[in-house]
Amino acid sequence: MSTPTTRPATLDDVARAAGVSRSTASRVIAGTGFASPAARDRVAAAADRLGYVPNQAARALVRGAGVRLVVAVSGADATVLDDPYVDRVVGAAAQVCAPHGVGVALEWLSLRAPAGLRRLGEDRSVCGVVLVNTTEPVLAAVPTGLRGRVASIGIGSAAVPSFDVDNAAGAGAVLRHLYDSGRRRIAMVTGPRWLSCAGRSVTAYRALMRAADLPVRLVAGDFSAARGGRAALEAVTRWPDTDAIFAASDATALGVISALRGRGIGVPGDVAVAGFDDIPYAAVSTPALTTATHPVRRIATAAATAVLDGRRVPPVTAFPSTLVARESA
Amino acid sequence: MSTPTTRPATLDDVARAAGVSRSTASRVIAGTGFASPAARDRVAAAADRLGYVPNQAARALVRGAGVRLVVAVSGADATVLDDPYVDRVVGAAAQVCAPHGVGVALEWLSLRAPAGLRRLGEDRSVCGVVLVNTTEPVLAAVPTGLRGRVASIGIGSAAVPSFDVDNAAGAGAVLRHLYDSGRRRIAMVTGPRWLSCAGRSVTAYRALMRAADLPVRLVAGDFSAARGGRAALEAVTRWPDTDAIFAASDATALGVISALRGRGIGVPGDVAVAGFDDIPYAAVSTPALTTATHPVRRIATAAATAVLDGRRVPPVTAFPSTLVARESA
DNA sequence: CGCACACCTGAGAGCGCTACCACCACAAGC
DNA sequence: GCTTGTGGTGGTAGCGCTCTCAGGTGTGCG
Repeated sequence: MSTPTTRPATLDDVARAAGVSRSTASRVIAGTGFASPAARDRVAAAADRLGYVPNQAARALVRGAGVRLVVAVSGADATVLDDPYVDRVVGAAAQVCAPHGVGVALEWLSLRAPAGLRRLGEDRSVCGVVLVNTTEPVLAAVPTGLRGRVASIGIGSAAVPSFDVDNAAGAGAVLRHLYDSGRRRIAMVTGPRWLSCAGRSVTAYRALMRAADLPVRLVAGDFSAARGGRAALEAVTRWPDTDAIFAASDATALGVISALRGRGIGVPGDVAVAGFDDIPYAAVSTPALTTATHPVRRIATAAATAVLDGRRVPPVTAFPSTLVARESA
Repeated sequence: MSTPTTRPATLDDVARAAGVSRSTASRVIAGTGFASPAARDRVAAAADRLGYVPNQAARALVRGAGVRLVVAVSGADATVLDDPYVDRVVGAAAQVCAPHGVGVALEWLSLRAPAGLRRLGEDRSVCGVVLVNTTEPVLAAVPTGLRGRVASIGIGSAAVPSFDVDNAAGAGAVLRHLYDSGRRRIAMVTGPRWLSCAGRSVTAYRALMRAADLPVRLVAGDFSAARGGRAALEAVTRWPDTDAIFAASDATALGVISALRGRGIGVPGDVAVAGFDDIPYAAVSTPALTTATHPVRRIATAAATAVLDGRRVPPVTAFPSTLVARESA
């Protein structure tokens, strides 16, 4: 028993079966140009009967379109690719791309980057690039060949539309909540220093603290739980009267809570803790985490859609972020 | 200022620049067949100088290879695609595929499935399929055209190699830990009933309970935190003397803890809770979650690699799972 | 009746690449 | 001398599709 494996039908097969030319079949399948209702029906029926599926590779080749959308993540080393945040971006992008016959690839972009980006620009099978964790040097290195086919999640530039949550609004909502519940010695565990978009919530924190004539207490984090825990201990050691900690991410906040607990500090009794992201586990942590929403999926979907469309789309740098008040603050 | 946008170099450009024929250039770039060292050098230099990147679409077309790996997730509806677990699989797959010039697409497979799978088999631009959350009916519907290009994360079949964590070992390790710490009324919150691979840990639970002459107390969950919480309350209501709950996933366990706390039940004081997965947040939950590891990334990497290789690879249905004893049990 | 102007169709070129085959030069063997 | 390699090379046929362009076949109008 060999494998006759009736090879998948091609457009020619469909055309032959429908009794029309390849051109007509193509027009019907692609939905471009004219075709009589009769021809349309016959082709559709034949395609259905033969289980015809267009070959995206061939289509892309002739249209010069590209079959891959690359999610390019900047970072010190390739381990950034294992991040749950990156996974979510890739998942959302893959979902957006699937109906277009486009696949998603995940690549690491060295922080200095230029070479990697240039290669992506030269690669005709790449239909677009979504930048994650971008920095200014990376943005500056975006080749002109990528114009209109690139979007950034985080900071952007004149040539690169960016999509991001309204960091200032989210941070503001959380900090106001902290203030309203009587907290006055509010420390912040930041995101990684080299990441500009993470700086936006820091800026908002600074501004609000100054406006309220409150002390600015910054400790450096990197969005991770482990680092967040260490940063929290650093904060309460340096400023023992700290009564609230605002973490730049929920993972950080969870690490903060865990570390404070280890030190015998009650949350929210002694120190209130709030995060930023509203990850699924925030609702079921102990205590349930107060945070601000960060619609990662929607942002990634918008970015991928923008890249796929190819048209110049307006960036959206302020996806709304709303306070989710729970127990931890 | 128009857009001269010197179009990306093609193999012809490289060949011309190197003073060889397209065939020779192709041989050097693809690394197949003969080529003199001199020619090799000249072509490599020219390719480098021109920033040449092979067009995967063209390559795939002529080789009949496919440019997309599809992660197909079964479930009641398309919302399963938003799951963090799926995101991790897609992220890992995208990382594996990137060097091969292959992109990852994410699709939902209705639980009855056949049509969707047949289409994937007919699609020449699909190089392979990774099944997630597979059920027997879906497995049975895998078309012969997909033979050797499909792998499953979870259950498998004669035609579909499967990759999964050693559910029995993980569950066993957790349950033994519970037993060793004196727990005897151990309830289990299961995964979704329709998912066979989730049944494996249930089977292990049943066997161990029977062997130790302990009562079997099962409540249905679906891996989610919310449902886990409800299931936990159901369990302690039906069996008030329950002193431990084994949840089929960490998300479930977190939901369980949260719900018990809401009911004033102490963890681990009154009821010990253990999960399965060892997600990043397990280490920083309160109390820190006792669980068994589930190397999702490694499993997904193996599955994607198997599909990409195309060769008949031995399935690995028992990725080791080890106990991570923390505070919750 | 003839001409314009729809609408529709098929032939054919070619996207960038690989793979097959024919070819060349040269060395070794009957 | 002729065959038989052997390592290197170029010509060229497509992979499956889209798209332009040159034709058709009708209808409406002067």
